[in-house]
Amino acid sequence: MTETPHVPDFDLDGFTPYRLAVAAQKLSEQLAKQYRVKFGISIPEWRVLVHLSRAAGNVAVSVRDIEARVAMEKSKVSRAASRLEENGYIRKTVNDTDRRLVHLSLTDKGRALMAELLPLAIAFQQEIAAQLEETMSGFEAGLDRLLNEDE
Amino acid sequence: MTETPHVPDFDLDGFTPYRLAVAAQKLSEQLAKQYRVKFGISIPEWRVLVHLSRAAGNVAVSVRDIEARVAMEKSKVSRAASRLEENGYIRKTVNDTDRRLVHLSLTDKGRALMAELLPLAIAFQQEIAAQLEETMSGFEAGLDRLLNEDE
DNA sequence: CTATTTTCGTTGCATTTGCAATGAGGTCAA
DNA sequence: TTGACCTCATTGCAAATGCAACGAAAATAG
Repeated sequence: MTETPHVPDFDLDGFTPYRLAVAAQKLSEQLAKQYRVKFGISIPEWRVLVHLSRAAGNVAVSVRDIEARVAMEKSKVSRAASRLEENGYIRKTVNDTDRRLVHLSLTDKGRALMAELLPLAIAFQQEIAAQLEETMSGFEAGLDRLLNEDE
Repeated sequence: MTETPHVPDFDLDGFTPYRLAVAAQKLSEQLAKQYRVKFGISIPEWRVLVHLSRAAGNVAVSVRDIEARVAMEKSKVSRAASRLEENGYIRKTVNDTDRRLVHLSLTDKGRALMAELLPLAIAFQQEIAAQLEETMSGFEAGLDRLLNEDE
């Protein structure tokens, strides 16, 4: 005879991975929509651009660097970079020292785009920060721990 | 002449939507991998199952209910439900009162699955809670605000 | 100097996703 | 009752994704 198995009580709303996923999705969507409609830029593309604009000038940035730094699979980075190149926002050149590496850098058009994009992100972040205000410190500390935890 | 546009400084690591996305991805992956290898269940499927096991017995649950409650597009819910039905974990019946609605419910096999799955999730949550410990209250409060904010 | 192994980036392929369109069922007003 | 509108779930399709495989280049071993 088959016993009815005992299914434990479980509260999805109290489940942190779920909560995080929903919160992240919600926040990203709001901003991503702005990028998409105003500039035709996707989230992966946005991440590549941001990283490039930070590393501006001095350091040579490869696909691999971005993969490591920005938490995206290399194929995702690669394809995002290709789209960005097609649209003239970045340049891909072969690294002379190590010819396996692709050196990514912003074009003037790319820099001009970032000059428009970043203020949106900054304003958005300020909104969030204001909303989270007093809880922010605990909140950010919590995220820090999650991110720095070694696997 | 083209001026070099002024690109504002921007710190990706301090950008909350990005931080959230990375944290969420990291947490989900760990658990999702367990579901996948042990039971062949994806995240959308898992969410449907969890919701069904909570609403057990009493209430009739439709695709639309889950869509609203679990932050997934209805097509995603629909397909997850179809896969679950194929594998015998849930049942889909037409609601007699309103024949547009599909009534979803766990089968015995589904309940048995949940009896195995949920303890994993509960243990996982306890681990996370332990790690976050003292920062948890501020952290959860922050998430609460994000989730309850009206668009 | 060759042979093996590793690293880097791209691509092929199967799967998943989001969105819009569809069709079937329900609601409401005239 | 009929017709216009709304709601629910599924599906078609194009695009995005993850993973494995690949070729080219570099590092390492012998």
